[in-house]
Amino acid sequence: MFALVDCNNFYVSCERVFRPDLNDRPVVVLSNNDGCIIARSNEAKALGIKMGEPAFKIADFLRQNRVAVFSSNYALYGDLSHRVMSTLGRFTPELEVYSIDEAFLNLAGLSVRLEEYAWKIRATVLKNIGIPVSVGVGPTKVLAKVANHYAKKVPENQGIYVLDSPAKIDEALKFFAIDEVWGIGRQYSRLLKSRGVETAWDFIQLQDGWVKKRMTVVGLRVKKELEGVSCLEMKLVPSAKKAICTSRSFGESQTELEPLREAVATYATRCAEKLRRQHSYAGMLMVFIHTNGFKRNEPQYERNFVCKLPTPTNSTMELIRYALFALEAIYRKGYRYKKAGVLALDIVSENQVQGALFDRVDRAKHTAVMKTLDAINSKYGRDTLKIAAQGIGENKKWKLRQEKLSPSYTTKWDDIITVRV
DNA sequence: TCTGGGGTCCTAGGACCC
DNA sequence: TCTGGGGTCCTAGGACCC
Repeated sequence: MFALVDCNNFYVSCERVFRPDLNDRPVVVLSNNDGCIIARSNEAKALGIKMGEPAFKIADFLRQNRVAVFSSNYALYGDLSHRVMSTLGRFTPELEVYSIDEAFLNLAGLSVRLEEYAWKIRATVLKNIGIPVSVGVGPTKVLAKVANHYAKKVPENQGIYVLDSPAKIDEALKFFAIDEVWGIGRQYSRLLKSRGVETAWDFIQLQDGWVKKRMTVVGLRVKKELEGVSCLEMKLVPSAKKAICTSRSFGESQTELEPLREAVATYATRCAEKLRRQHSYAGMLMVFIHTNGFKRNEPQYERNFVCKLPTPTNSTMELIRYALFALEAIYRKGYRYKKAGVLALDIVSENQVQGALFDRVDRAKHTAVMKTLDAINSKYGRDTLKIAAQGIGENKKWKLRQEKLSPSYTTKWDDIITVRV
């Protein structure tokens, strides 16, 4: 049996941990740059606020309904996520951290009463971290997802649901909308509905051959999992990324090259940090810039440039040099740029790097400098030490807009709450 | 004024190898 | 009349997830 533990309205719940006064109020969290609604409390959902809605479009509505609004605070969410995962790890020998707010637990071999155990998991996470979770249990991962849905959406279940008998599974699938199934997205659900498939139960009545032909083996696996045949394995160790991307929309659109250089150098720096964290090198670098596609009346421009690197690297200095070269190759005057990004591609592990015959870079030196740089920044905070190309000084107009940012209660000394005695 | 960011997997088809 | 068999690698495009 597998359990899927999912944090309820995770980002909102994180904000509430240190703001219990918000517990019964509608709360939303915005995407980067304070753009769209990406998390909603139940009260906010009840008001009809939609996922992905641009915040500026409903600014008045939010104010009128006294909705508490927050910018994304990933330092906080990431840290609370780690704490949740480490608590969950105590309940299983096999934990798969599936996303920032979800994990699978393999319950095979545990001699426990499943429902009781699920209750215990939920209560412990709530007590240790203050985050409410839903626990779904089923014989396959996809069925655990289904169970989780019933745990969360049916109030009487109070956050727990166990699919432990064929009759219960059958019943659950008959009322389960096809587009809610894990692995069935917009396209497949449209295809299936055109064939009269409305529920998960309808879906498993189809022929395997048809499903495989139209939805590849991925779709067939989903079908088998719904039928109770487990084919998705637990992934215990996260594998190294094959592509790493750092991209941001700007707080304000930019026309000049200089601020774009600072932004791109900063994104290249983040990519290099991510590469070093997973002990790998990039063999290729891509830089892209584009204008604001929503502005129909403004001239549009969008381009990217790919550099093949002579030798794979994760040196910030080297990546910045290539990134700026790429930027200058695609930058054109006369446009209002809204977004830029840097992608590290062709990623190889550090023990399988192919050197270049005419390499003129002192790699040992770069490695040593990066090690020192990381050590200092890890101790004193990001960008304590940085490359000048990233730009100096605060109040950069290209930086993210984050007007409603909450304190980083758990990761920043200055933000730790004080308790009056 | 204002519209997010970061990933994975699978398949088909073309080019190439012996 | 008839023209082999078996394989790899790469890319673009399409689907999905949070």
